[in-house]
Amino acid sequence: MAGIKEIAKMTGVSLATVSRVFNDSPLVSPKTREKVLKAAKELDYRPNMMAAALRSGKSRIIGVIVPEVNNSFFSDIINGIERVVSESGFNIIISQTHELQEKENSALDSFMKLNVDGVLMSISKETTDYGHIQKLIDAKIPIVFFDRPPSLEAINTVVLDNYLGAHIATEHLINNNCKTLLHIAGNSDVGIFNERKRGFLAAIQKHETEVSYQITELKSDATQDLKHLENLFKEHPKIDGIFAFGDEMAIHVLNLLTTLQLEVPKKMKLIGFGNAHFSTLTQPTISSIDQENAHMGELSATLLLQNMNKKQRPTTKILSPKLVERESSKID
Amino acid sequence: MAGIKEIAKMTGVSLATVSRVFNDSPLVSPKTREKVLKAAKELDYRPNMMAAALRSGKSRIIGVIVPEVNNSFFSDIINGIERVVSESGFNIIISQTHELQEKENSALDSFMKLNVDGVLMSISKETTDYGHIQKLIDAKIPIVFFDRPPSLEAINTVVLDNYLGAHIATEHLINNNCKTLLHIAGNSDVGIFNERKRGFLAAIQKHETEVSYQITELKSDATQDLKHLENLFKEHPKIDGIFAFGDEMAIHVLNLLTTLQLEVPKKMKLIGFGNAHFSTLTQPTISSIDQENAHMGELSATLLLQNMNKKQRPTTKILSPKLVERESSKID
DNA sequence: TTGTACGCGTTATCAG
DNA sequence: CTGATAACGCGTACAA
Repeated sequence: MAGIKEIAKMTGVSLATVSRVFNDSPLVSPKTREKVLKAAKELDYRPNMMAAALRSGKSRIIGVIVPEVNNSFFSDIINGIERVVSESGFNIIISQTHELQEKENSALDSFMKLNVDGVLMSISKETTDYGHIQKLIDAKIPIVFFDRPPSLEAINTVVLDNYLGAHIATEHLINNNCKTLLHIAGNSDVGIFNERKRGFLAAIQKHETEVSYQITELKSDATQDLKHLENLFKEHPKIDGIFAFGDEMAIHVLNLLTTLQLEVPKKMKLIGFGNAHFSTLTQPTISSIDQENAHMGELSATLLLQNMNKKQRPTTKILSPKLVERESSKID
Repeated sequence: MAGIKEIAKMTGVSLATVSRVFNDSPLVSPKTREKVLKAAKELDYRPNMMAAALRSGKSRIIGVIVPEVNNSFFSDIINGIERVVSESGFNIIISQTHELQEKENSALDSFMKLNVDGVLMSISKETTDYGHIQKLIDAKIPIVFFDRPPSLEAINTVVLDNYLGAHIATEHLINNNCKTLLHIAGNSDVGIFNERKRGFLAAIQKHETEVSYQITELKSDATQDLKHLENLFKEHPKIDGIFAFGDEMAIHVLNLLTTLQLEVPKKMKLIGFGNAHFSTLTQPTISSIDQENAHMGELSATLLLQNMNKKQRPTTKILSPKLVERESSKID
């Protein structure tokens, strides 16, 4: 392993020229360039990014902040991000917040110390204070938010149209002859879950003459939630269509329905949200709303790279979810 | 945001003294230290890790290489790693190989350019050439391999005892009255799958008077594989216990069995490997072998940190898998 | 206990 | 097109 100094010595050219070669400067003759590159191979040259970063102010590192890596939604996104940025020669450094504001603060702090060139982040559920984000913005570090943007002005965001997704899911149930709908809603403190609820309500309203509905928002205690749902199904036997705010919840509901002998999709139709892998592993398979996870990652990364090259005006990209019909919502 | 220079100016002490404060040098009087720390707060001091890294040769970055982030096994491990290293003030940079040797090479190359202080990796299925790893070793960068170590001498590894896990799973089936066992084996090019097969065979041998068995190794084409299994079940109706090499395969088998009206666990008992989250979401829930994913990550990270502090002699840690009994293998 | 001065490996500026 | 040299921000002998 060698640095540019050794190469300069070996080839007899100056440090500056060697540096120019590796920075694709046009100010170097083809034959010197070749000579340098050859020496680089022989000496197994590896640029020291730390030194380059120090001098240039550019680390070629992009910071990524997600709530959890262990969540197929976010890891799909990471895949998308990686695909794009690695093509441009950047490294990504990933931090998890575990939905904690404190972790989010310290992650951003680390990023600044590391001189990251840009940040991609999805804020945690708990985050209410945006001081740490403001610091980043003040430091002129480009940021793109995905999936869960903060409520700030003039920021770059890539989000899914959750409202539309819920609308599609709900209409799908209605189109498939459901008359009494239930929406199992997620924690309403989370923006995207609220959007889904709004989308559900809008679809209901559009078809208000045809259907009736009900909404239940669950707490975090799973076993109690399921008990609650069981009672709800018993009290309201007319319910024949369920839109769950997420796929994992949909699976739990499916299991509950099976236990209660409420056959899916014969007696009860069910649709989730997120198009998680395991939605294809159940029996019946569960219909869902696909959110093109990897695409969201790619788009965010592309937007960030653009901003890193040249300050753009804040952009918001809204992805359109798509219906994925499976067995759980089939008309028989 | 400020550097040590500004702090020196504000407090009237020298750069060296300020530097000493942040490096916890004992050679600073308490009151100077206090003065410096106070100024640091006021000026919102952020050390420039690039500069520190350049100067000290330590980046405080640890490189992590996994085949896929989008795999709950590896993301659990990442969680474990993060927990440990972040406590020691390190950042992790994650690269995925997507099971490609080429990606693995370039990831390690990036790590060297970035001057990572250590590497944690699980080699990809495709990797056969260890030149890139040797380079790392030559550069004296500490490495710990987890889950899938390369066949090299004198390396640090943290692995699961796959042999034992398979043995436990198989004996569990036998103890629960299975007489004719089937092992659905994974690609035998992958070391851990081979270990599982060996464990299965060993358990069979131990009980050879009581049981008969069969092994089928699947190809990569899922639909064809399932067809093959279906035929197998029809030809061998006596099979009453299945040990699948992984949980996802176990789910597919479960679905197939349900379709074939082979009731689980009444007519057929089933156990997987890996204790994936979705094993708890099926009906019936699927028994499995837990491999303490996060713990493996923690252990690997701890071992790496030890090696970074002081060269140790190569260590191999072997984790013991544990049986997780669920409905799919219950005796009725 | 504190300060001075040099160097880490690279890039940028200027002069040639 | 090429070379000499300063500078990036910090750590650390060495001197005081």
